[in-house]
Amino acid sequence: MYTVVEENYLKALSTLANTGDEVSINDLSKRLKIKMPTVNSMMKRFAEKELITYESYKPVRLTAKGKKEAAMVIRKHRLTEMFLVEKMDFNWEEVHEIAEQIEHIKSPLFFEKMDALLGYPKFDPHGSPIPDKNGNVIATAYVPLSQCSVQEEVTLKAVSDSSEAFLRFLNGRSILLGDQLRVLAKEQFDGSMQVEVAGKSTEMFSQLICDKLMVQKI
Amino acid sequence: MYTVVEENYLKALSTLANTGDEVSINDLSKRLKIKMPTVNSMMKRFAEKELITYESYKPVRLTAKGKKEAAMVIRKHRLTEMFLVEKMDFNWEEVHEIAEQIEHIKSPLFFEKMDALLGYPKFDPHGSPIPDKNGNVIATAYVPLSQCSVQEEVTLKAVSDSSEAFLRFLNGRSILLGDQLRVLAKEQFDGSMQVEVAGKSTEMFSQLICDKLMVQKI
DNA sequence: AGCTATTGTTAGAGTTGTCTAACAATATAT
DNA sequence: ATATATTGTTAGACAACTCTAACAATAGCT
Ligand SMILES: [Mn+2]
Ligand SMILES: [Mn+2]
Ligand SMILES: [Mn+2]
Ligand SMILES: [Mn+2]
Repeated sequence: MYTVVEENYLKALSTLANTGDEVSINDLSKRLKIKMPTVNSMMKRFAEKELITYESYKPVRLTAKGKKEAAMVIRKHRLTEMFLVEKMDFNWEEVHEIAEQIEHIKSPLFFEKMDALLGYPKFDPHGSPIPDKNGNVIATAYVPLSQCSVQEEVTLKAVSDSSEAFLRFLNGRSILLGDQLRVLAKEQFDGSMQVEVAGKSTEMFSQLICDKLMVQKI
Repeated sequence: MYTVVEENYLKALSTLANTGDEVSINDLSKRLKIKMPTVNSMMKRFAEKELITYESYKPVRLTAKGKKEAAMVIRKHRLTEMFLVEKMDFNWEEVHEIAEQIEHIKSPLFFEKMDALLGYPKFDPHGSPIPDKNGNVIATAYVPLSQCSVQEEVTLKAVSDSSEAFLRFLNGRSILLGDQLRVLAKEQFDGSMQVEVAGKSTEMFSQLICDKLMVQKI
């Protein structure tokens, strides 16, 4: 059984490992908002527990065991978010912070019940895939909208930022997962885009926004 | 905001204060399964925070503030138990341990949603009253079955032990809250009782059991 | 290649919450 | 009333997790 703190480190490691497997102490430190020396000593303890491989002055790397444990925490987080939205009438912008806490509840039965009541969902309310009980995740081929070219038509499938602030921004423009997006124009200078949303409205998005909108080409 | 540990101490203090207001360090220590010196130093910190009044070598006493804070934790615990039973298909013997964890979730909205979805329940699945948002609790006049005399007819209103083991004992005999109980005989030597349950079966209960069955005289 | 900025490490300290061992005060029993 | 048992306190230690200050290694830049 892992502590709350360990579980949060595991989750951060897994998220940051997405491209390339390697995670620098510095990135971890920034993501967790915990100072580097603290992260460094925790990584040594993680190496002891065989959750990562660690060599001085090199980025760390989750072991198979570490990946599995991280997936289990992510599974609990995403199941919780889905439960809060589907069964407790929460809005998608309200659930991340609560799930951040409930993901640490020690009760396999509790999460099994959630899973069953939800009908074994495959995605959370932000479009991220929910790992199965073995830690396997459905592969998705989403790319950020910022990587799309002019005139491309895509479907909004997920958001890579579940913060209340960002989701309120989308709510304010009635933008939902599943919406069809068409890139009308792209400003080379700052990466901002003019986008037609669901055939209805037209929006200007800064690059920061476009990086957070994960889409699938049609 | 209080820590998980502080909240657990508060809850234990409140439970033990039920008769007489005073709580000994020793009783707290036993209830929490934490050694006396640890409890002692925590009580000094509680006194600093004005949650209790503390004088050397005397039992401690919750302040008004301490009582209020304890009631809020108890409220969250009992709402959670009710939610688990009513909305997540748990049995009454499965919920206490999970509620012991969820009661510490930091999100007023989460518990408000629970309360609303449940229709503002007044009692938890074990018959204990749920404090309201101001910390007020419905007064109940339940007594343990062990205090009843022969031929008395009473209604089972609550259990004072929510452990899985005890509730399984009741499940095995199909005993439910609301059942009518009639005392057929009482053994002076060991305090055991012969009881007719809901006009159907007849059971022998040891004093240990009779102490845990909280009843209301008809 | 050599300077500089960034990243990583070591050392030392603080807080929270736990323990054991030893001692002190209070309560209980003869 | 005195001895004994119980309860409470002090002292000192330890694990987990955090920090700052100082230093070392690596990477990036002329
Ligand atoms: Mn989330
Ligand atoms: Mn978390
Ligand atoms: Mn309970
Ligand atoms: Mn608890």
